[in-house]
Amino acid sequence: MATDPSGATSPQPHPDRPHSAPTLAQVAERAGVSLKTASRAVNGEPRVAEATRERVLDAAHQLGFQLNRAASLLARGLTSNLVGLITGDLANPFYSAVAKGVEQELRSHGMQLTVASSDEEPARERGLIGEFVDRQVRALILVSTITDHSDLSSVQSRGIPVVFVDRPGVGIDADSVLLDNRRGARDAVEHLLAAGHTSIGFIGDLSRLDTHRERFAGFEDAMRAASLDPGRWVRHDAHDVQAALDEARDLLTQPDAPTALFTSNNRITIGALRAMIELDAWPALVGFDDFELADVLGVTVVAHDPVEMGRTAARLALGAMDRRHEGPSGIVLPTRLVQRGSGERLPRG
Amino acid sequence: MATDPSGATSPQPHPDRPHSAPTLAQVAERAGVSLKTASRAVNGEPRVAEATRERVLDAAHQLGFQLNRAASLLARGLTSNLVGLITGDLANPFYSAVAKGVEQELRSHGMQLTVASSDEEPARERGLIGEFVDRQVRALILVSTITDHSDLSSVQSRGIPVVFVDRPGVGIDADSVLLDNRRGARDAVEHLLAAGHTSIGFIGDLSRLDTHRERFAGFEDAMRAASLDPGRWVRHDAHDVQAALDEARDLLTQPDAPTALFTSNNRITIGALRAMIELDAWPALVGFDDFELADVLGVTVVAHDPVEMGRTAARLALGAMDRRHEGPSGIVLPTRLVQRGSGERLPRG
DNA sequence: TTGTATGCGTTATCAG
DNA sequence: CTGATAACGCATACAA
Repeated sequence: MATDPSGATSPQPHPDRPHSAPTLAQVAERAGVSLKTASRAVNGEPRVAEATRERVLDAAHQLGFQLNRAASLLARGLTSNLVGLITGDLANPFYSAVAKGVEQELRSHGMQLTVASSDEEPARERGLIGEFVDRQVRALILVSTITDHSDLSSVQSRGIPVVFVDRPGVGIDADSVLLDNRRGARDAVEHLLAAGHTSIGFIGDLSRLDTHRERFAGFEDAMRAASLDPGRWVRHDAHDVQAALDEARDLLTQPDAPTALFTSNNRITIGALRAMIELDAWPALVGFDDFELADVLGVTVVAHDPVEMGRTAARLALGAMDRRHEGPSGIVLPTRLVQRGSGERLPRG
Repeated sequence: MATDPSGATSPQPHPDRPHSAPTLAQVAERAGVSLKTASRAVNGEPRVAEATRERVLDAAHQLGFQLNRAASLLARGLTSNLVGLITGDLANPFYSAVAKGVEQELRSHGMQLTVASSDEEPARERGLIGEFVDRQVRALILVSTITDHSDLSSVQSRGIPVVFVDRPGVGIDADSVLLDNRRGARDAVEHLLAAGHTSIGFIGDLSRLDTHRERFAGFEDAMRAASLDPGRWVRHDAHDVQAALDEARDLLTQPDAPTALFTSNNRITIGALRAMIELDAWPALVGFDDFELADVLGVTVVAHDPVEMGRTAARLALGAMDRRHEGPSGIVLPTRLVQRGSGERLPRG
């Protein structure tokens, strides 16, 4: 019956287990209780005598016991307590702010955040999603660069909720938390129009992104409402600071350069700013997204709260993990125009 | 007895298992092979007939099979493939750059990054370390705000390597990747001295942090070498932008205000910058850490590569997870002075 | 090349 | 309140 021929108690579990940690069984034995009782005590379950509990906890402490998460999850039929977040680039302050919000909310609910960067490459994002699913995250939060998410429904049907942040899911029914992009952009342009500008340029991010298209639509709304041609000074697909700088430089050195610029995100605003400094040309400027030092530089922006976006997304994910899908919710967060000078410059300064 | 009135085979495993995923056993049955063979095929092990493998893979695909990580780890005696990173604040660009580097390196080695923020609070950091250990990360990477790490040796003895980034471990023998803080600070101050400044102020972060103390030591080195009193305009413990702003304002409004400032990190530099703008006072300025728009603002800095720091730290962690401790290695990364104007202003502008 | 039996550490069932 | 025993899903001897 006994596995051990000698009388001594020596488990001798696996040949080359890295650091064989003490098990609950050992704790139980030391405390002189059964496995289940030890389990109860360790997990703080109610039906345990106070004395017993203390004895177990003592033994656990002495042995340096630590619950084996994998075994615990397995026994409970769960898989992990990880939530995956994929953004374009963790080093971009917008994304890292979102990540911070997600992490805060998740942690306060006993979940862990694991992150990855897609570098805004759809193929890479797909790969990462696959990896995360393989590793059995409980939920997936995406700032997605993919333009069609219909194949992600297989992820959902695996019981893994998907939450879209900043950019909506396309061809899929899923939770999302977005900004009121169109409205924010319209506000910005109307602000420029109110200052008397009639020639307003637009520099935008990757045109395949919904966020971009919405902001452009807002730009168009405002221009059209003012009976102006929205298509005159428009540049798309400036997807990093350098590209934005190039576009801005080009725009501002035209013979009929616009007197004002609306830039569609923080990277682009910064690129445009660099061009303006380089050329010493100072059109009015309003940028989407706030950024550090924008106040110092006097840049008027369409601000919002990325940390709150992250928190909200995490809340949606947590909700979807429990209650079975009571129809996805799309949350839209507001933006607000923050005037700092650059957006208030007049047409002929 | 049977929960299923019909005679069909229905396992009915757990009452409320979220989404009972197909198991390897089911795959094996469908493919008409044994569990072990299925396991081999799925894991890409060598000893399987090509035809069998295909049959298994087919079945797996049809069932939407997915390996249960928890079970797999448990059976192998492993615990997780997570590496934990704790920094002060994910939203701080320095930390998020480090995180990016860590993530890159980890992912390319099949590991996953999980993150948390300590808010620079030692107690919170301790709590997070405990959580991470509980959740059995394979390694811990810390930008630590704790001043004594001797109790972390229990983490190491559990087989979890600890790697310190940016700030060294105290009272513990562990891997670390640091900057040459003292040297970088000395370079900065010597640069100011070379421009003819004799009254140079210092504004530093939390003085309990080694990083801070080293940078201050570098400041002192340079001042002493120039036979100047280093203690005249020194402010410690400015641990956020606002505090730095306050200290800088105070310093610059003294009757004998210094003609130059050395600020010990990116937050402080930005705070000082704000004070300078507010007061329209323009002492020479050199800051430790580069930051976005520093070039636009013409700020001379002691630059380094935080992404590379992260990568290096991850490499150390990965190394320590394999080879059993061949003595911890302390890596020191260089800094370089980047002149952009603010550090080149002369004593009497 | 394939299959059988057994164990990984925990939790759940259900009877004491 | 406590305890024996059977899962959980997979991987590893060791045979066949």
